[in-house]
Amino acid sequence: MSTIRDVAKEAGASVSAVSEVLHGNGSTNIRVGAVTRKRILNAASSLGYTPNQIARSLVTRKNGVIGLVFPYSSAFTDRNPFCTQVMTGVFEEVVRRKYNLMLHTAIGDDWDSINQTSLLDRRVDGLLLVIPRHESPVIKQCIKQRFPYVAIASQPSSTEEFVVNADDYRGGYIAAEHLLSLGHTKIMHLRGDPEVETSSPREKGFLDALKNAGIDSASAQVYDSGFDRRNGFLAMSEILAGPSSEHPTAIFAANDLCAEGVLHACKDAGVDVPGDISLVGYDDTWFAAMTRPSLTSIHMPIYEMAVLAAQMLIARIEGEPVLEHQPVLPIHITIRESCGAPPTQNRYSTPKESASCPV
Amino acid sequence: MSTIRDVAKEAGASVSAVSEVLHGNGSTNIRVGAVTRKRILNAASSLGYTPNQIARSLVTRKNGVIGLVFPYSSAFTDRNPFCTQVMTGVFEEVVRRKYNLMLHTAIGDDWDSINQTSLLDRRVDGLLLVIPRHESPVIKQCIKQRFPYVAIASQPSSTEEFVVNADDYRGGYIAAEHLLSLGHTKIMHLRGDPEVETSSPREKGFLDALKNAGIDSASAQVYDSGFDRRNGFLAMSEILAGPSSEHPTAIFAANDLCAEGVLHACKDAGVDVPGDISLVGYDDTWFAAMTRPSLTSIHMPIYEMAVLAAQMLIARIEGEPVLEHQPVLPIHITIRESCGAPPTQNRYSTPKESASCPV
DNA sequence: TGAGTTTGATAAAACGTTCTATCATGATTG
DNA sequence: CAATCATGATAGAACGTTTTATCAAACTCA
Repeated sequence: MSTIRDVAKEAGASVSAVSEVLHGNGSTNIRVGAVTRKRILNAASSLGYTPNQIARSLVTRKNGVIGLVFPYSSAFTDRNPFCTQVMTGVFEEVVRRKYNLMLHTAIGDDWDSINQTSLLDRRVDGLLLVIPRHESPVIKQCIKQRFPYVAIASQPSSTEEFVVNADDYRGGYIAAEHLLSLGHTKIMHLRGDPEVETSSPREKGFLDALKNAGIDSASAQVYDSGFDRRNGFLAMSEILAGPSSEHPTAIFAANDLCAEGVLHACKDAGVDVPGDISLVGYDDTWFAAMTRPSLTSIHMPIYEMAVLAAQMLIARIEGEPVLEHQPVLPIHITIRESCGAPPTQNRYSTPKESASCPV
Repeated sequence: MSTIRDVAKEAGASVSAVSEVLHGNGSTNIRVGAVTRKRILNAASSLGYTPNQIARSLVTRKNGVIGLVFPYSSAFTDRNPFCTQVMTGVFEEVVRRKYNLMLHTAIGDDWDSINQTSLLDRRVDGLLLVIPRHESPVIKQCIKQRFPYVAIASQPSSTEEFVVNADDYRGGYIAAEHLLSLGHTKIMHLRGDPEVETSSPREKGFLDALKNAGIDSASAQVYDSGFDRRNGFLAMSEILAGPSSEHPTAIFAANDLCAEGVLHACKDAGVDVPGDISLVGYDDTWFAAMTRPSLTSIHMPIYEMAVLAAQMLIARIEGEPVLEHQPVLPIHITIRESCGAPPTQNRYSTPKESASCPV
């Protein structure tokens, strides 16, 4: 590996000149004449010189790397299109701005684990935190050390924090609104995990919409499922195992994956979607279009959130002003096949015996 | 940010001693007594010292970072569970070995793009290449520079190369075998992209199985679809638009995503799977279990391949011996709902008019 | 003509580590 | 008792860059 010194020697120029010509942006007072410049360029290419970024980073205190931290949780895996979509958005923006992306998982949202695996030992210029826990120690540390970070989908505990959100309240609201407009009154919400912060505003929006429609809260049940298929399947199986008179006519699921589990449970029980029960998913990832029936789903602008978060972070890193610390992106509903009017009477016959959960 | 010098001063010890106590492994001849050691530890924690990895890397010529390079192609996106599964496998192994993971996309498999975005400027200790093109310039450069790399799913052009593969020939073979055993003779293979190397052994295995069963190659058609849903949908729609007497009774699709497109096209055309047509997918990612009907699929040990590749790479980096340069992992078939016996006669009625492609 | 300015260039001090020499001191040994 | 060895410690040279400070020559212009 040839160094900048080798190039300098080969070109008969000084190290400073080589540095300026090869990587400089003209902001220093180092001036290089046209002939020397050409000699340097030639020498560099003939030696096959590639700069050592580590050495550059050491002096410039800038790495051109940002870290992406996913929570380590069963709900956030490679099986959840939410995660992969966040990653894609972040990655594309990062590449666009000529940064590199370093991946990390926060085991138990543990600051120390991040520190130990050395994300914060000045190897990254900033951190992107996906769904950090409320009052996360990682965020606290970042604030304390004045380390650039931006959170994605998290309830900020102060106006100082940098966090990109979707309008989850409205997401819950329009989910209910849609089902109400189809005539449903017995609507159940599978909430996901109460530990995940974004669940609460959704639930609130959902309940508010029902209240505004004059539905008493007794018929608006909220069920703590998790976020994955299995959770949806188990929750729905349990619901369907109860007396059929008490079954909801519509389900608002925690996300698309969970909704697929619901779909599966319905199929196993001989319950038709949307004939007997209507179903609304959340996230509206590519996956929502693939189920049978395809899912009507609340569209979260996941990609856009990821891109915006990356933009904000890079702006912070580069010292550009960040106008909005806590942007909230709009949400809408994507209508597909899984919703219809509630059944008039004589719903499905007898449920089958419970089947085993797939996967 | 406090440096090692600050700690040394605070502890009244030398920089060398601090270095040894805080990061050393006892391999140097620097010895530190118990009392000094304690003082150093105290000083470090009271100053909140975190080592600067960049500076360490500069001298040790080791970063603790490995780079993961995905091909930039429509077939390899966040929508393809294959990719996300590779990532998960790699990530988990990398974390296990206390490395960090840096992400990169090779735009057009272009060495320069990788170089430019600075993956190879000594920021990573090695490279993991997912499905590199045949005779990829990236691999050539790695070999030339003696830079540690391991490829995942690629036909090696020499025995020197490091590459982890699944037994794709056998994958194609058992796909055909399974369909043959069910009684099918008119089997069609959607090959994916001939540019992707792993397609060829699969095709060969597939054709060999048919040949061994005494099926003439005329009835074994191979169709160049791509690897995504849309491709599968379009290919199958086209096939179904032809005279129904010529329709195959079974399809061996390029991967699960493509198979789902096939499923969709069949549904639109009123063709029942597996009643009228049997369908075998490839990869057997989580996604294969989610379609309706669920997909019988050739199981690629994607996760295991990724883990093994990461292990091999880290072994190379750490100078451990790598016993097998080109391991080939076994493959099996996972039976689900999408295959059955060929229809006896009177197949489906008339196909519907072609519907628009979803997504 | 001489003071100032522009142009082209360089040496050398950082940056925060690791690690090779090197040096005391005191203990052990023949 | 001298020679050797073990222990505890340090100074300072790398690592490969950037960048500040400095300089000499060649212009400009009143």
